[in-house]
Amino acid sequence: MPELPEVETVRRTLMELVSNKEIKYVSVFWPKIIKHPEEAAQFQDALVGQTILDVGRRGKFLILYTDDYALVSHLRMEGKYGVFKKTEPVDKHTHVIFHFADGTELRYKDVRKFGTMHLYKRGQEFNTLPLSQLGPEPFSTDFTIEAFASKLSKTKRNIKAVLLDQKVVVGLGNIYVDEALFRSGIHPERAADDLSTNEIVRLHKEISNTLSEAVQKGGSTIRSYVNSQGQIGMFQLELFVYGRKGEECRVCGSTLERIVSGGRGTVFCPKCQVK
DNA sequence: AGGCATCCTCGGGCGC
DNA sequence: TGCGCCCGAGGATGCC
Repeated sequence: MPELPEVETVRRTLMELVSNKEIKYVSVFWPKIIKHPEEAAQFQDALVGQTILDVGRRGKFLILYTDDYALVSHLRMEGKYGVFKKTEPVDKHTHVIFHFADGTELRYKDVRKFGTMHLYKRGQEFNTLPLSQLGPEPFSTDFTIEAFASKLSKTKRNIKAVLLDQKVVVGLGNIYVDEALFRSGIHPERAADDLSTNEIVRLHKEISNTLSEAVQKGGSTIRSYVNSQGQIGMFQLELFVYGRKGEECRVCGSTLERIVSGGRGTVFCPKCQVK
């Protein structure tokens, strides 16, 4: 599932494929993907004649900038972008197609249909959901230990649930929360307001480290993730705990355990991450 | 404030 | 062994 490293990899690969392409028209086969404007027809009409100028990212959201609009796109679990010649057969899970003037097209595929698209006038995209409530980017100077510690001190929720909350810090999902907690030696069910200063400092560092190493490896391919050029990631080979229930801890050899925490499947080492 | 249902499909696991 | 059914997987949002 695409988290920050996968979305950043998609952003980079997509940028090369679509920048300066002019949209001739847009096809929408599953209108529920389009969350704003309310009617898919308005979404389609607005984009006619627009040229894609840039591809940005905020947390796990991609932002395709055109002359006048910002298209905010979330891939959720299985959303994928790819550029094809219009003569190539269309996969049955293709829900939106951006047809370009040069005869190529950007296709959005999503087996689960969980992904979302919001179209706003440029400059308005950060004033409203889904971007308006997001916390700091983990690689930005806004993500300070002080601000992070302050947020953790205000809740008794377990740390796993807090790290999944995009208001605290953006970009972490189920894979990288489990990895950052393992690397920090923190049990996922610890209460956020119970962490020591040392633990908070370590966790803050491991969040950045884990995400930046994963970006360098092109993300993690667990089930189906590929970037916009169809390439898989390599960080799945570096994972310590995610998806490794019942296997040996790569540090101490203990058997990794799985629990449900924060409503999510959670794998941890009972020896390296004491409660 | 926080926990839970909702969206959606497929693949894996189970039973016969 | 093979088939068919059921359920779990999960990010963000909105509801209670």
